[in-house]
Amino acid sequence: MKSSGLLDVHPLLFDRVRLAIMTHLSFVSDPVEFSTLLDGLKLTKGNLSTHIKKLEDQSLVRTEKKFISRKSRTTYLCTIKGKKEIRHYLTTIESVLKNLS
Amino acid sequence: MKSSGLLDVHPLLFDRVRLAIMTHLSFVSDPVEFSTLLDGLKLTKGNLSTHIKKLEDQSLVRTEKKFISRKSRTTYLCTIKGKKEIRHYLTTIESVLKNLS
DNA sequence: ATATTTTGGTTTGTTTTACAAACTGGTTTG
DNA sequence: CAAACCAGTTTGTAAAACAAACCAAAATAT
Repeated sequence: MKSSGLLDVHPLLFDRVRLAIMTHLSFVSDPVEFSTLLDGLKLTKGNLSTHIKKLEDQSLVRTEKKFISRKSRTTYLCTIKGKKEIRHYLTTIESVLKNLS
Repeated sequence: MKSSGLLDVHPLLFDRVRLAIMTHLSFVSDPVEFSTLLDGLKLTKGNLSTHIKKLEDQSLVRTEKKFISRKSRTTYLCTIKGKKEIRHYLTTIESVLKNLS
């Protein structure tokens, strides 16, 4: 039986929450705010925060801090690397599953 | 923004090892022995054992015990439900992939 | 003007999970 | 019959997910 290729997809993406974050960010392609992700994904703040940090540590997500009328507003967006990794993940999974009987 | 649907994929499948087990079992569609999985997936016995148990608890995998010339031989196979969940996983991934920017 | 609530997160503690090592029971081999 | 083997399970540990509590800054109310 041939190798699945599953082992060379980015490990961080093997988590439903992080995968959901990444696909969400990929979808919109605009910077997304914390609270938007929070609502969309139904997580607690702490949980979301740590997941984002992990994604950021691996450069799959980038944090942007801007000021809108004196108010700090941080947003998150999917990096090029992030897009590459998620595409690789999805196509790998797809090809693995497609070959099933 | 619409929901990705990722969140209603069976949680157990969001693990690379279990996904590998499931795809392996789905692929061959014959009952597979413990040692076969062990070699194919490069896991320790304990690790494989617990993953299989989880899959079995959720009825994604079924265990069959037969006796071949006085020797007990247990094999594992993917249940109907297992196939269904995998398929659902696949279609979800596909739709996510399609909408990716 | 200051007290109160709300927003946007981070840090900390607990629970769950993956994993490997050690164990067990039955077989085969020396 | 003892030693080595095979087929798994149980147990202990390290890491990861998660929620609660906390904190700072901005908005709102008094």
